[in-house]
Amino acid sequence: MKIRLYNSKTKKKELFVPIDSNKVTMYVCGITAYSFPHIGNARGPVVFDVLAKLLRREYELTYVRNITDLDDKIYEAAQKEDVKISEITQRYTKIYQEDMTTLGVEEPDLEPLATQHIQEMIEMVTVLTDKGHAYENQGHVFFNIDTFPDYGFLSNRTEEEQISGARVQPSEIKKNQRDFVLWKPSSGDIPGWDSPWGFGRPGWHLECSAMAKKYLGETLDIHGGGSDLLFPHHENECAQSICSHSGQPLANYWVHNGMIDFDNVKMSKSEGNLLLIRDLLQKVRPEVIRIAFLTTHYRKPINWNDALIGDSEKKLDRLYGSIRKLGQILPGDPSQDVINAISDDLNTPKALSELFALVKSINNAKTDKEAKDLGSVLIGSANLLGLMNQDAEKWFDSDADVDGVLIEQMLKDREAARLNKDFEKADEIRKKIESLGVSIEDAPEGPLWKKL
RNA sequence: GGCAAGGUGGCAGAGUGGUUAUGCAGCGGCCUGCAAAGCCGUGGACGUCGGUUCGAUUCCGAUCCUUGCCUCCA
Repeated sequence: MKIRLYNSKTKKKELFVPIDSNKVTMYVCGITAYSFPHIGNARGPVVFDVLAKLLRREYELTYVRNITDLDDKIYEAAQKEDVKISEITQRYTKIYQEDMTTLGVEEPDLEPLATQHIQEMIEMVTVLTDKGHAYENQGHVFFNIDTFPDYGFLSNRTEEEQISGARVQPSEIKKNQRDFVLWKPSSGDIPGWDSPWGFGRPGWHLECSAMAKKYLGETLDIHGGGSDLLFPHHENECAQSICSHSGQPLANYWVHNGMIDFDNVKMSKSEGNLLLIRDLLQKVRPEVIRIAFLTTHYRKPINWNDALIGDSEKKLDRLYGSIRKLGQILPGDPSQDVINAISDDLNTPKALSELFALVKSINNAKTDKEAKDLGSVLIGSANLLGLMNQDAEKWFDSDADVDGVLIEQMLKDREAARLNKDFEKADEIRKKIESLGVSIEDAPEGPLWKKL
């Protein structure tokens, strides 16, 4: 199986060749645990979940996704509520993990916390200062950009470009205004740790470099994250890691997922248009969110709206509808067409179209056995995308806030009327049932119903 | 201003140098007591202007538009 991935570093789709032909290492930037996760926080995990599933078919994968529990936004949240910092981080980490599970995202192999790797970070800063790549000034330690001529290679920015239009506040204590902070002093209520540069805390980018090295080694096969992290976060990670190592790259393949928009504007805190996963799940089933993500290629923005949700529900209706009358079916080997689509830079829209090709084959099958065999392939293929993990019946019945017993009774009455050819009465009952938000489907085996 | 991505039929969204994407919606038919689901068929597209080519939505150039990023704020 040949996997091709778009590499942000080279801006090209490349054949994926891991360092070790049997093992793959993948590090994905997770969330900062300071508030409820929004759907933008979920897209990356879903995308990399599909990639992980694909890689695990072929390789022994070690997938690390960190949790940032050390950040000024967290301290602000704790102060606001007047609670301990750990209460904030633990609360929102738990909610995040629950939401991811709900969306069918498999747990990564490791989910390390920044606060448990302070020592590793201090060691990395020490190496950088020893090597002359970093300098201390008034309790701060800065990375010295001028010692790393390749700075900007990942995000493709030259020095001039980085300066022009930069929003950075000039600082007296930096040698070069592009230098970024590795360590900064803490005081008052802000947490800190003892270090060679005094009581303080690490800069934002350091944790990923330190934890990636600890768990996966100096050079990763794949480093992932949201496209908004490309600069400066990943650029700075590269600078720190490469300079603290012996010049080895931090990662061979950089994979970035696109953002989520509302009305074509990026969802962000400053826009005030955050859609929380929790709120969305009040009215939309998790699998709908999942397939909505996979409808668009991972590198493109998704414009989130009600039409997308409606379309996604109908897609699942069609997928599950094809196997609904086939009884119990176990997942089989995925279709090669689906594997090929996902292997081509995670072309999930193409993969979905292959799923629908299978649906068509099932609906056209001449025999029950043929249909069941194809259904087995369909489920196995969908599972690779994290879809169709429940019984079809469950999909059509689930969270229908209707009285199932009542519906069944009404259906019996209608069947009786139909047997008597009293179609007027039968239609009357159907109208009643439909007014309850349920549609009927008369199958040879008897009537089926689903929530509208 | 710089860097990057993108502009595809009513909507969403892949892909391709010449042949059906796919899903929803539309239209015609089949099936059905009628529906629903399903099946068969069908219309409709590649921002604009040039160039390369026998032929471009697909390659090249220009242009317009959209979106994202541009450090101690993700």
